[in-house]
Amino acid sequence: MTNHYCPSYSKADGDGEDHVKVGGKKGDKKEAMKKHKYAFQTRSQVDILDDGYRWRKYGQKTVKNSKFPRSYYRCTHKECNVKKQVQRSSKDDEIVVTTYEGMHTHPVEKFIENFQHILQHIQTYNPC
DNA sequence: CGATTTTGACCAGCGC
DNA sequence: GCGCTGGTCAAAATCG
Repeated sequence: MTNHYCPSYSKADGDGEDHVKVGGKKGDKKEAMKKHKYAFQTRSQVDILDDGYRWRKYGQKTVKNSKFPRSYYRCTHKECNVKKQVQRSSKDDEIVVTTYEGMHTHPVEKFIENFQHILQHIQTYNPC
């Protein structure tokens, strides 16, 4: 499944992004703070939905209104600043809400994935 | 050995 | 002005 989220998107490469650094340590990381967020509500027992990209978990926080923690994932690529967060429904532990932020700037490795099959049962919310 | 995961701690913004 | 929450990073530990 390639990317066809928002046609208004131009670039996602960190080239002018400035985000205040936290921690007071090395401030060399550039974060692409765009307003492109896409929420995918999927019905699955596992929150590990591999859409074809590789994700590295960088944090886990508990969310109010939910007794389940939210997992923060990030693309393991070098120039790819795509972020993804997975949260489970408080009422239905089978409902997993995956929120994607940013756009991938690299080819997909697992081009052959049954994600398309899952898309048939996914509700896509596009605020665009 | 490399890559990845986990927990804790820190800061900024906002509210009151 | 102070307190609180949310969000992110760091280091260490773990797995293949």
